[in-house]
Amino acid sequence: MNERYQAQSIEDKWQKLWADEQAFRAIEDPGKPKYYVLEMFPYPSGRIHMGHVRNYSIGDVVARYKRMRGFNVLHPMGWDAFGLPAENAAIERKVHPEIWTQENILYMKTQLKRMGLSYDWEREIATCQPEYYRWNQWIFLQFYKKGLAYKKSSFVNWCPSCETVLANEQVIDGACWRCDSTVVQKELEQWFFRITDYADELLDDLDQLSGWPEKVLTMQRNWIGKSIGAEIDFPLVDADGALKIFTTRPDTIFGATFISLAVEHPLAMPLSAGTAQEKAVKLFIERFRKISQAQRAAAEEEKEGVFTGAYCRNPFTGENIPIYLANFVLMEYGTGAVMAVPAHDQRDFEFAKKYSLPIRVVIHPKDKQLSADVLSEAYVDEGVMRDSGEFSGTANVAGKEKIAVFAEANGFGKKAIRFRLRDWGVSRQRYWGTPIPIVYCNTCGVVPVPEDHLPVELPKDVPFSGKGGSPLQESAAFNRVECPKCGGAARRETDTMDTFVDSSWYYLRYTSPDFARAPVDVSRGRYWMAVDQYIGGVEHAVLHLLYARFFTKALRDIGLTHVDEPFTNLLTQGMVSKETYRCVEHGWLFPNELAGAEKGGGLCPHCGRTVDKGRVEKMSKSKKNIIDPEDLITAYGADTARLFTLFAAPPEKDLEWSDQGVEGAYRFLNRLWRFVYQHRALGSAKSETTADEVDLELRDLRRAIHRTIKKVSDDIDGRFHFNTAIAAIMELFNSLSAVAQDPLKRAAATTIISEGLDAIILLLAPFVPHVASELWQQLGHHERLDRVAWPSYSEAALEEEQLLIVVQVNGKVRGKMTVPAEITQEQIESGALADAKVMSFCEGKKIKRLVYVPRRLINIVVEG
RNA sequence: GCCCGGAUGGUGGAAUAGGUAGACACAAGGGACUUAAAAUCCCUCGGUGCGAAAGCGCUGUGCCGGUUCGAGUCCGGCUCCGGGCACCA
Repeated sequence: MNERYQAQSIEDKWQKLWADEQAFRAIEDPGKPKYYVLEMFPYPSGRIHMGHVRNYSIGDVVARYKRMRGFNVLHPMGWDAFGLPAENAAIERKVHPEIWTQENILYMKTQLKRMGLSYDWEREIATCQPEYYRWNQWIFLQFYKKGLAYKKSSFVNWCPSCETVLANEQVIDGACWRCDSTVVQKELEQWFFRITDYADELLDDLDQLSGWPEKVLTMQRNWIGKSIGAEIDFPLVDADGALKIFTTRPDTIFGATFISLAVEHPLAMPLSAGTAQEKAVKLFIERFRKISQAQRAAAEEEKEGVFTGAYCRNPFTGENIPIYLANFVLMEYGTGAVMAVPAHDQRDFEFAKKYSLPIRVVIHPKDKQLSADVLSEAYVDEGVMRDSGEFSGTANVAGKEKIAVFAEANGFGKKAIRFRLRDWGVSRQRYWGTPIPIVYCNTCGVVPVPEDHLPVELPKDVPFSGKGGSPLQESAAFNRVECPKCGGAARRETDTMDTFVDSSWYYLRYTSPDFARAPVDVSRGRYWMAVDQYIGGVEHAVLHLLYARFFTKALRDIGLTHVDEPFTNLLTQGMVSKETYRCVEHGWLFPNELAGAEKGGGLCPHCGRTVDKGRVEKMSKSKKNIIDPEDLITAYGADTARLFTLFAAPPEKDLEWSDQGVEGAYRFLNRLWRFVYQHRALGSAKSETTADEVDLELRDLRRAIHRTIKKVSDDIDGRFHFNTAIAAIMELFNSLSAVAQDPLKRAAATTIISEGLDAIILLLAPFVPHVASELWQQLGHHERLDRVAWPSYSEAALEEEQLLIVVQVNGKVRGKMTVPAEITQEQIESGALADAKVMSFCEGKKIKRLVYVPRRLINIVVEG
């Protein structure tokens, strides 16, 4: 054994051994309980970053722990390999996206292997391989057959920089989720997945996801956005037909004094045709139609509208009310037409004030009568219906139902439920994605590619000009095709699928990655699914996690899986952040080594002014506050990198980078190494018999060992408090060192030191597997550490011989007593009352009572 | 505006069930070893007062109030910070 801890050679040794022995291969075994732990797979961008290190370290602790606990663990890794960066690299650097991606995968794989992560690499998948994406196409065809995939023309979110369509979930504050460019509206023919068919189930099943963070559940609930209300027809005056509106407040219908339409509403122009308003309406539509709704909202524009010149009839009051266009009404939600009740909706209130439209109060608070003349804002709380015909006097909450029922009975409306969730647009006008398996025939129209023609492979010889539009359009060989139905001339769909399709079912593929007849081998899927623990960033709370839930349900309905939900437990880890360094004068940011700033005060290389610590922000290239994990591993080893990221903060919190923290983790491993080096011969030694008080201390140490085993087990299992688990191990190590350092005690303690050392190394195994494996071997154990069972503790060994009882007077600590464990309450009470110091606080006061908390504390309650 | 989180030493963070606040680590200060430095080891370390010292008192978990023998933890009312949604009728 080397006296010095040499991470590099130890890590090389064990990584090679694990690989040679296929130590982490997962094989279905019905006789063993399974555990499926999964981290969100990475996009192969080129190099791993600290976020990956954190994500995969957390997952690996769980995987290794569960293995030691006797579970048959599935812990796979793969690549979310389609996507825009590859295509941009092709444009900028003239390298084919496939080559670029393959090279990145190769490099990142060696990086991940250097971290010693216990993956079953036999199950590795890359979504850009035809063996994978053919199943995207196959699933698309099944969806198409069931009507879950359909094509329609609509206004879609268009990112002018990425030159592609975006799903609603991919638009953040009116900007592209990838490049932050402002998203515009564009009318296009697009393929959609009918996720809204599952809206109810996606919402309801959130209740069964007790292993998910409340925050993510709330975000999904809000995103799905279920509203219960009614649809009511308002008959048109001077024209046939009616305007269908949706409202969640049917109880206010007697207060509806006008109607607001979205500028995109199909009746907007026809209604004004021939009226004096025709021209004004046309101008209004032209003005607002260009601006996306996101922009309109972001600008917080004033409510604006224009009268159409037309009227419709309120079916409840019978009066004719004007129809307006309004810039704030959304075409995509409800029916694009809103009954406006200014007294009870703030937007309608502002609109009515601006255009001097009547305001009629029909809901009054229980104890007060409102008047429209003095109303300064809409009254939106509960109350009683007034001036509402036969419904007057009804509580408005009950009135909602009654109005809807009445409308339904009289044939001009019905109860209705609306969702905010829209169908998922999956067409992308880019090359590096899954080709949509559809052919357009001049005679047969839209023809799905037959299943036995799959995969529709991406052509390799396409130009990457960066001009925009799908490069697939440029490939004649790909484009021109015989119609599978009639054999006539046809062309292929040149759009590719959103890459979120790839990641919506990859966890199923891992269960049977080699299966050639379907996306998933149902029987193997039955063994492994669902994912017991899923780990990843919270940024996917509504994107990937919603799509994956939808896919699981849709695939269940075509018989591919038995589960309703893919991920039983979800851990959303925090981001890794670090302070930035900036020039005091200009605010330029510098990497710390350039700024010389970690020493506290470098100089700006450009202007010579001081470089100061800036804000703590998420590690990113643009903030120049990146730590490259590879440098870290080279300098300290993977175990130190893992230990630091796991120890510095609980997994769900943000982790602030600290160079000294890394040093601290490294020092701990060095101390441990030296300790084992000094005590490695202990394995065979036997303790001498000793004096009683030393014995007592050694029994305390043994108790500490068992307590630590219990604590670390509890902290890892379900709680994921890795930081406190590690702290507990450090504490035990400190106690062990203290005893071992005392020459008097050491001779007597050899057995217990060796027992404690074994426990420490077993407990550390999931966190720092290389150094733990090596030390385990050096201590003379022959079985490989990753094959050894997790240590158990005995309840008997936890039992205290002595208790420390805290004595309080009126809730303040005034003394402590060490007493034998079998002591009675009476003895504790009399002991406490006999204590001189305690009594000095009770002097001259009447003792009202004694509160005894068994084995912990006694509180003497005195007067005054 | 609405909905979720959160606020504890110089710093990251502990306190799982209402029961010794500050575990573990980092930083800082002091000491040992060394010709010296690095490394290592030991000690101190919320604030404040008294004391030569051992020690002891008071106070302290964003703010105000409440419940309780006892509150970082529970309840009511705020402030600030982070995140999500946002003209959804």
